[in-house]
Amino acid sequence: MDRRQRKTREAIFSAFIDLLSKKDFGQITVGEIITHADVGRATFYSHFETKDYLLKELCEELFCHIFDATNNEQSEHRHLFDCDAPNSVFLHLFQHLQKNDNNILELLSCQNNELFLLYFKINLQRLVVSQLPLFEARKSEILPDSFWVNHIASTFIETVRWWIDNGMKESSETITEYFCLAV
Amino acid sequence: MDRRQRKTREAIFSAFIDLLSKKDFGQITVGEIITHADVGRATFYSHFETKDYLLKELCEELFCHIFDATNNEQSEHRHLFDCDAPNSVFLHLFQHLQKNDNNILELLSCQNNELFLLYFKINLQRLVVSQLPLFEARKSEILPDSFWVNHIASTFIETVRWWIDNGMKESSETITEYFCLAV
DNA sequence: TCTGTACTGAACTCTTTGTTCATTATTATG
DNA sequence: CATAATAATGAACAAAGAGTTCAGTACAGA
Repeated sequence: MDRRQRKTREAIFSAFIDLLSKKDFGQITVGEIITHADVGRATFYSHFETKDYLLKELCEELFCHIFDATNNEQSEHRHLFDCDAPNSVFLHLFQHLQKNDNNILELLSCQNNELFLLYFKINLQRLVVSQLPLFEARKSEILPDSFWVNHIASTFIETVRWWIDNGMKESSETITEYFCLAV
Repeated sequence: MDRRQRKTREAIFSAFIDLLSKKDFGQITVGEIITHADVGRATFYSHFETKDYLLKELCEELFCHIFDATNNEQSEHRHLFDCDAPNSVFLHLFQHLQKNDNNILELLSCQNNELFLLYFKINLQRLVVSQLPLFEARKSEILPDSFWVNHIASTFIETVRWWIDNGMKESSETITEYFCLAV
């Protein structure tokens, strides 16, 4: 990829994330993005079809990052999905979020970001599905798989959102405990 | 309230709900609404400040309806929040939703309706809070109240969304069972 | 150095939003 | 029933944003 392309792309992403931390996705205009990124209007549209695609691609970059990390860690251990285990993959995810790489927290807490949450959920569900047998057997027997997977992923997301809304005062260990108890 | 006002208001609501069942909130324009409702542009704006306020007021009407009903039923019984009780208030809510009064299901399942889900959650949380002591003691002791309330309300919403997405094949009793087991 | 390609910026069309206002129709009320 | 108040109309308007076009410029990579 041309260095120019990489630079423009990064400038746009950076400006976009910056704006997302200040206002809702729906209120951000292409005009604002290109002003902040200091690129021409035509340049923006040569990189991204619409504002939605920009969000989509940003999501993909971020999730690729965060979920690849957990996948790599996962291969080193067993039973990472056992909530009670101190090395639970969920603990790793919470820890990763706490570091707030790439301002992912802003994206999770702001309004009008359904698309982002959807991507988050899809990635989470993939993770959950791959390890479903390790979850509590009693519930797994009665609840349909898709319900169960959706519930676990949703609870994770809601836990993170609660954590953020309450100022992230709890340690990642405590949050993992809450999550495991709730689910 | 003037009969003319009531009529236009209803025409706009009706057209809006109709459009919501066909496309996302964000993609609906004021122009479409007034065409469907067959009212003048100026009339729309004399009733609703913006499209968002229209959604807000629609939400309030719908929730006032659905939650008032459960509140009235509630006063006739005790321990309605006991998930295992056959007359659980949640069962009543699921039954009410199954009837799909006012096309509330479309609103719950469509994209870009965060505002609607927010209202739903706020109303649910109020309901949950008022009966919190009736929930499982073990979890209530460890989890902070706000986390616990948020979790129950979120799980309810996610259960409904899963139900809708899967064609609502399950009976309201079965869904109540799933919900109670999950939470 | 040279070729291809990315960026520029300005102008342009189109869509949508939200406002204004004089005119018309309908209502509630005395 | 008559009337004063008020709601609806529709057409025109300004402003803002989306997305496109294109000739000209700058830069990367070979």
